[in-house]
Amino acid sequence: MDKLPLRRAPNRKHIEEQAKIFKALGHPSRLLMAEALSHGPLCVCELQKIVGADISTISRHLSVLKGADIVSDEKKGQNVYYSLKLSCLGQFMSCTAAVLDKQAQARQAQLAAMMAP
Amino acid sequence: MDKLPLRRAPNRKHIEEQAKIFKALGHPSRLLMAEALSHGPLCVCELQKIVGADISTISRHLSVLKGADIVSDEKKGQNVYYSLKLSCLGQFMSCTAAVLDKQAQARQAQLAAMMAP
DNA sequence: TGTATATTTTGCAAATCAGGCAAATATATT
DNA sequence: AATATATTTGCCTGATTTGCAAAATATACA
Repeated sequence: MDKLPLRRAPNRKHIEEQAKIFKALGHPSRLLMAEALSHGPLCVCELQKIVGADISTISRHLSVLKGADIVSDEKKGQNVYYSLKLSCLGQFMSCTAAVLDKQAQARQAQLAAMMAP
Repeated sequence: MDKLPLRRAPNRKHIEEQAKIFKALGHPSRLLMAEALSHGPLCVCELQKIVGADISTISRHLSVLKGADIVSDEKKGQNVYYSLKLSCLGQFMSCTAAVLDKQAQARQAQLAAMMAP
């Protein structure tokens, strides 16, 4: 009985699904939208104001996020509201921010070392 | 004194840097390699065995990961060993796996509900 | 020094992506 | 029903990505 694998090895299909998530977030406009949605649902028009691109472009980006199961949408009145499903995004972004910070500081320190004889 | 902003707002440059990380991980082969590296450093030839693509393709993918500051490389003898710098990757992948799982289950339940009158 | 091994770089061709405009849809309002 | 508003989709163009093969580099070893 091979059921309920608590931490299954990363098979191809599994990796592909996850890569799809990363790929969807790998565009500045989409990441910005996801980040904005981490504070609560927003309609397309509000997201457009935040990103500042053509509304059709926004809509297409949202469909990519939806296709990756990162957001869900719900029609409310005349608007469509999007919500973030991937709740752990904020935590991960804090971590990547910290890593980027650390590396920027490392580069800074290296530069400083080169300047001082 | 506006120093040490513990959680600065996501400005454009900041978002772009982070999107670059997501983008680099947004390819099945690259994500697979990063995941493998989360268990420890590996040389290019070992990564090739894991991914199973042309060695030149592997090398290119690795340069993308390196360009996004996700991995570092170190020449040891005749091999080049790559290590994961983004330590929080494993944790995030566990989370995305859980979210994907939950959604698969939800779809499953919905199907079941449709079948039963 | 020559040779084998490991890795990177280069040159393409095919595939995919991004962005905007215009057209189509859907829903609310009058 | 007609109109206005919000959103999605079709289509086109230019840019980027991918993957492999061949050539170039680098390093170990005889």
